[in-house]
Amino acid sequence: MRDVFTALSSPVRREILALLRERALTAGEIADRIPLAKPTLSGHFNVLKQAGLVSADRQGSTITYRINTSVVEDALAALLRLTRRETE
Amino acid sequence: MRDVFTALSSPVRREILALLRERALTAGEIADRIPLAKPTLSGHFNVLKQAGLVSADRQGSTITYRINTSVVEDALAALLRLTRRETE
DNA sequence: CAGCTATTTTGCTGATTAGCAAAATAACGA
DNA sequence: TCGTTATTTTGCTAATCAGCAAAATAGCTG
Repeated sequence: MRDVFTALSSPVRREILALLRERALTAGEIADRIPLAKPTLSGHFNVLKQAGLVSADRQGSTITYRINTSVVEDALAALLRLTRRETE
Repeated sequence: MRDVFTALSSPVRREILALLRERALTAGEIADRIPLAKPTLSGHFNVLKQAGLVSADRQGSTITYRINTSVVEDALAALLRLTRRETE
């Protein structure tokens, strides 16, 4: 499982997550909204998937991605611990 | 100002922040706790400083680093927005 | 100023990353 | 099976990054 923070460090990947926050989208719909080649985006999808930040499911020839909110919340909790002085 | 998430993506830098959460430390004290060469750590301090995550001040020949909690909280708020559907 | 301590900057190498075009894979319908 | 659409994988290049040793800088003390 790739590090969640590494996955979040890319502006492109945060943009993908921001789009998915509104609703689940297919790879093609995401490609319509972000001006990068599809193979490039596909690589980003892989990073997000490995980090557990999104899940993918195929319907026929299209693949729909959705954000995995609980993993974002875990990252959030880790950051929150950096602001508090008590034991983790 | 370097991206906060890029700065947070390194485990070494998150470890530095975790140490600084307890109390402000000099560069040497951090080097005593993390098994990396001082020049390597100095590079990490620079990244954290550029991201605004820590501030440094020199007392004589020693430099003390302290965590800038408010910037960590800004990153936290950005992550929080990824989990909520309403407008930012 | 000379020597000492704390820390950074420089310069290098090897590893990782982001981007793309081209090729491959998967599913569908005629 | 052939062609079309959706998407990924492969293979490449240029750029960035992490680590270190050596050199440079900053401040202190005698």
